[in-house]
Amino acid sequence: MVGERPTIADVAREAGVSKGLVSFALNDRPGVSAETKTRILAVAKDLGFSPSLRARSLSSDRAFALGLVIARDPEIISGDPFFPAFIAGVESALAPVGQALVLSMVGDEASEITTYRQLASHARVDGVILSDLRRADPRIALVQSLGLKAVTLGHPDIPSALPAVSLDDGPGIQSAVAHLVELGHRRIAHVSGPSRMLHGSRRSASFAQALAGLDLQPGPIVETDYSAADGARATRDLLALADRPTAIVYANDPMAIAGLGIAQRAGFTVPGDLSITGFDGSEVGQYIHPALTTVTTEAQAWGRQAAEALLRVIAGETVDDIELTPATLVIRESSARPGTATIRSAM
Amino acid sequence: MVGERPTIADVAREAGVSKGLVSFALNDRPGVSAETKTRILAVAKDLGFSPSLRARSLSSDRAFALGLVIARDPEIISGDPFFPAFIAGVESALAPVGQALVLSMVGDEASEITTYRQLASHARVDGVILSDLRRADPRIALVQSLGLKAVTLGHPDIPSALPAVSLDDGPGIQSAVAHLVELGHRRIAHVSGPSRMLHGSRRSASFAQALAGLDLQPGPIVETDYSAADGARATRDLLALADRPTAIVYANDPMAIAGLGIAQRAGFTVPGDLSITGFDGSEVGQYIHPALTTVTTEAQAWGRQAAEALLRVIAGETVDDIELTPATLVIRESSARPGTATIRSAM
DNA sequence: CCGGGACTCTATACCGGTTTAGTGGACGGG
DNA sequence: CCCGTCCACTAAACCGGTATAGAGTCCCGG
Repeated sequence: MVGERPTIADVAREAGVSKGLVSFALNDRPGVSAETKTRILAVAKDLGFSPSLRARSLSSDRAFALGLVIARDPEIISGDPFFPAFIAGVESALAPVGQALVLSMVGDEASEITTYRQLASHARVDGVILSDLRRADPRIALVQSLGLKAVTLGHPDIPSALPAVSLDDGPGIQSAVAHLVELGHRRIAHVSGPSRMLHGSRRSASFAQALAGLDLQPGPIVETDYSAADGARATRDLLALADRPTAIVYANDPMAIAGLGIAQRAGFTVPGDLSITGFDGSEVGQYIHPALTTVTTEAQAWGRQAAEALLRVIAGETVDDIELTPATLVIRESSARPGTATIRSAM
Repeated sequence: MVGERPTIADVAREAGVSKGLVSFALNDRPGVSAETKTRILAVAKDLGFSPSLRARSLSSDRAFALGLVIARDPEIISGDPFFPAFIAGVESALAPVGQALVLSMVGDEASEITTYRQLASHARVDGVILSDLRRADPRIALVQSLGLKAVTLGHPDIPSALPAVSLDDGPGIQSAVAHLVELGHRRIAHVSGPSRMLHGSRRSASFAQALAGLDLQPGPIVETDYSAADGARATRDLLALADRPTAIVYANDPMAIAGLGIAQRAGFTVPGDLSITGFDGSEVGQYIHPALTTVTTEAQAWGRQAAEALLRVIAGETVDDIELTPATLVIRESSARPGTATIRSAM
């Protein structure tokens, strides 16, 4: 078993100074002679001293941790490459500064609110990252009433005093549509995320806007909960339409992959009979057949930037909104001129 | 802005008692008259008092949090449905008891060690869940030398004093093999996870054992890092063999889906020319074409049980090893009699 | 030679709980 | 009637840091 951890008092005694001075030395504050400071640091190192986070938390009123609450069905998160990459990015910002990430995954919005309240009332974290913004998101007022610092992922649709760290989906969706139109598609549908979620409705809006900008009829938009199951259902519905679309723009990769399966199952070839584009660039999309044309976002960079911005907010700095490199289209095989023979190499 | 949070001293003053007594009343300890206790609780509720986690942490030497360190490339995690479900399970055990999950995602094993050291030296958590056990896993000795409580996911291959919460992969792999053999397959390959990882090598071992048990020649095993990219590479290699396998058992779903794509791309039909089975039951596997035969594990239950076991360890109880319901096979469309016409409905 | 900064350092209060030693009153037994 | 016990409760130490008031020393200018 490990011996007792040394405390600041041990360092002080060993170095022959008061513990206050040790605290000053360790925190690089003025008022300590260079010589004494060197000695204190040497003793601290010698003793293997590392300050107690708990004591520091209590006396300095900080948690040294950030919170992330994910309110989605785990099954939906499972297929989605976004959060793991995002969290890895957050970590890369937190680890170097000794902060930690407190993660909550909750199923419904009621327990989501409870979770934020608990994080705040226990002062478990110094701030939170608000992801998956919704329409008139109540969390924006909530975190402020709870006194939690926060940043939002994307711009809310209501006035917000919180810095937004945003990655514009629009250009990605628009270039997907432009790409399809250029290939000759005219009936293009969109399988969207929930319209309650801002990224869901914004991707829809970008989709509609892209069509309008190209002087095309508005295409059908089927709303889903982002699950593969719902993506499959939406695809079935679209393929059953009298004037079925020749291309479908999906709001995420799992739905696109499910949609591909459904289309193939229904006897359509992709991209011959139907072109498909995904969103968020899952690794597996590259390897399916046909490889998925998709829109990639830099989720990891987003996580890092969001965490860094939140740390600055917590430190009391005023932080401006941050815009990341917009989503970009990656053209692979699932999109082609309508009627093209399938690229399947043999049968 | 919110007013100052009431402290235990406020409650004490308001109730006309000492703060020690309030502490006793709140923690259900003997030595408080029923009447006084009622009054104290009423006052506490009235004031909206909730004890400061920080103060409690400092004085009672507990963090009220568990740690989970995931040491994998985020890109590999992204496709894998395991962790999101597992974490949701952990959450479901923690939320009711006011504990939190501290999550770290690190890229390499060196920073993994550092992360555990930091969690311990900062006393950030009371215990950790060791996932992705490796051969002669150094973390088992590490956490003990750090004084961290822990449970392992699965049984280590070295002596361990830590309770193991296990879900036996074997039956899943074995029934996959049995299923394929029953269909008439004789040349069956396995695309395994890294042999450094115990689940990787155990799935391989179960695979080999299943073949041996059915008096079949050992099939080729190609080792991967669990990524879709590596699964694709392995599939290409296997299909290039002179006596190429007629079925492949993959160690996870993303690799199986990538393998399916590669096979189709190479001109093979699935399951006509090649049968495929996955592992871990991703949602999207149900919707691809052909739907993926896979092995499902109850990742969420695993998370809950692991967290509950760890909480008991932390509480000082002795905890026995726990066995969960073993993995089971889910037969869908990607496995069939060799040579069967593809189930594709039209071309 | 004295007063006033500047600089270093100490002592101590403080954060908000938990825990322990000890106090005062009621009550029962001898 | 006195003493010992038990019970409900208080006071204060304690966890390990941070922050602040103030003490001591040295140096400078007048």
